[in-house]
Amino acid sequence: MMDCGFNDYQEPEVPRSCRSARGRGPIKKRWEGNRKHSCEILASVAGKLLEKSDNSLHTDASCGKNLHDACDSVISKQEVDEGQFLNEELLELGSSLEKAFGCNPGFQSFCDPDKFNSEINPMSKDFRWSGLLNSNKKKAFDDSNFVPDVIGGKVLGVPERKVEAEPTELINQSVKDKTITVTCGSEDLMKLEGKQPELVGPLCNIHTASVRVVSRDDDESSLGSAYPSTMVKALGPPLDTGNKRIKKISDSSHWRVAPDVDGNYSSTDGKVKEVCCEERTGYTHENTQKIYPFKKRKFFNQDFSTSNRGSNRDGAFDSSDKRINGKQVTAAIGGSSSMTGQHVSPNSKECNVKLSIKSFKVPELFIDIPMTATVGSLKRTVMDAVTSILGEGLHVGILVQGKKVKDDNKTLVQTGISQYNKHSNLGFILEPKHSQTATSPFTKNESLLSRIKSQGLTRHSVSLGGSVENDFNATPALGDTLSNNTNNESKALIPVPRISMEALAVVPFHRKSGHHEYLKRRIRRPFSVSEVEALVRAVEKLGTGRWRDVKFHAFDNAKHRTYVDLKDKWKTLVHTARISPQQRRGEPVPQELLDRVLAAQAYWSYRQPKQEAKVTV
DNA sequence: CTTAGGG
DNA sequence: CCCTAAG
Repeated sequence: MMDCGFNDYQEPEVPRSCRSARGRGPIKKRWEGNRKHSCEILASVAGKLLEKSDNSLHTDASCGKNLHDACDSVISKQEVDEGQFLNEELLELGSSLEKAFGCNPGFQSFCDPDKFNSEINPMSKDFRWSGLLNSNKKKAFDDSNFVPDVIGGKVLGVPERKVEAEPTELINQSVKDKTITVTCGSEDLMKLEGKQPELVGPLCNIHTASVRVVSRDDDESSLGSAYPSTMVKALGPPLDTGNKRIKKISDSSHWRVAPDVDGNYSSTDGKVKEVCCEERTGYTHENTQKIYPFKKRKFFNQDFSTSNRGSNRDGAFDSSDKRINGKQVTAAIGGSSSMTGQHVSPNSKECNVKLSIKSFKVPELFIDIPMTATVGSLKRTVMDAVTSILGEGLHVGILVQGKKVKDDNKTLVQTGISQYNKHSNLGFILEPKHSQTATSPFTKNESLLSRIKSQGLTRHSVSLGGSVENDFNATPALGDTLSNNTNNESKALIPVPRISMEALAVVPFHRKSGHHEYLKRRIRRPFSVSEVEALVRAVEKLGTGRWRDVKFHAFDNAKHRTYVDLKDKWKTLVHTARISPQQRRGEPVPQELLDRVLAAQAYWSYRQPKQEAKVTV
């Protein structure tokens, strides 16, 4: 037939050194060990040929079909007769190849353990292609689990698969969920394939279980629809996906960005399975999408409980954590928003904070789509994904230095948003409405900025006179910040379009320094003297073991002061009171207060802080 | 969820 | 402030 790449192929001489190995146990064993992979190789090569026949050679359809069937047969055989020789099937495949391409690639070698070892088994010392293995890869391979993650011919990296004696040099493979990508690491093999790297893509598709799915709602022209999904297994069980990758979405009704709140991977799994493996009985995805690379960021689950924040973080970073909250992640927007200008005057309610939200970022949106899908379908897929998640309605979350601002009543000044500094990390995130514990009134159509704007920027420090116990929300720190930056006031607020799909620029989510930007601690808010006073007073009254009560009594309106904070503050106060004034830092606390602290501390440590004793100093 | 303490 | 073991 036509040039299929095999015409140039010369069956190499079997090195004598290998022949001499005939009969040796180890080799046989090795062959067995690599048999499966040999099939993968074979299937891969055949797949490439197949692809080529379809795209380049326009081979007679029946030939392609036969070839495919042969491949399938091999694969099937492999599955059922684990450990058995596949001579028959392999030979048949070779025969089919010959029929299809007019040349026999010499797959017979696969059928002979010795031959295999000497000629094909990449692990063989005299593997004929061994010279092509670069040392790095070899080493990596020797390390047992180097599996380049390849997408579209581009190595994405990450060793993850642990397969014994797997000649990954020959074929780099990676399985993403059901999507398996294959490419060649060997020049020879490439040569074998006619040096058409592009072949890799379609080939992958052959091994992609999700093919069928794609063809369902995707372009019919997609190569995916051309092949059944029966070769999935050819490349072994799906790999755990331990790295960032595009996850399957092919069917909008099945796509998901991440597991459910309760992390129900299994359900996802089930669905995928259902979709992907309809034609394949007995094929299970044990490891399918068990592990997602992305970690749950703390802020994702942190602010959804309105009151408690100190301790709800169980399992936050367990990679196997199943509670990754996809719904929340969904529309999270990185707050790279830059402040184009700010001008806030402590005493003026006219002063506004000017913000420019350059773009919303959607971090960790996982999409899994066959390589053969069209760009258009990818776009649609992403759109569907985002739409379905955000369609319910959105909330806007505000992150200041990585911390979500819970208190909607807090002013920008109080929150720190008004303070300009290049390192200020103000971010806005969009989150699905339904996933919120709903404290925020933001709605989809509400302009974020207008909201901000409408809120007085300077709710004044409440005079702490007698009502100390009440508003500690009002915090100091007005003075140091807001004074300059007046050059931009002419610049109107950049109108933020309705939070909508259009507003979502799907761009890579940059975590500033490495990762976990959102793990950052809360904004530091030094206790003011007034607060200290209130705290002291409350402790004097209630004792040192009832921080919750203290909170209610004296800081009920200071949402950002938790009882843990108060307890901590008391701790530091006691410490502060005990050290020399020279060693103290921060806003000086009146010695009088410190004395009271010590007194109260002494008192309550002596007397069990349970009773309601009214101890006034 | 609260406390109590170490970090 | 954070993190957690305990209760």
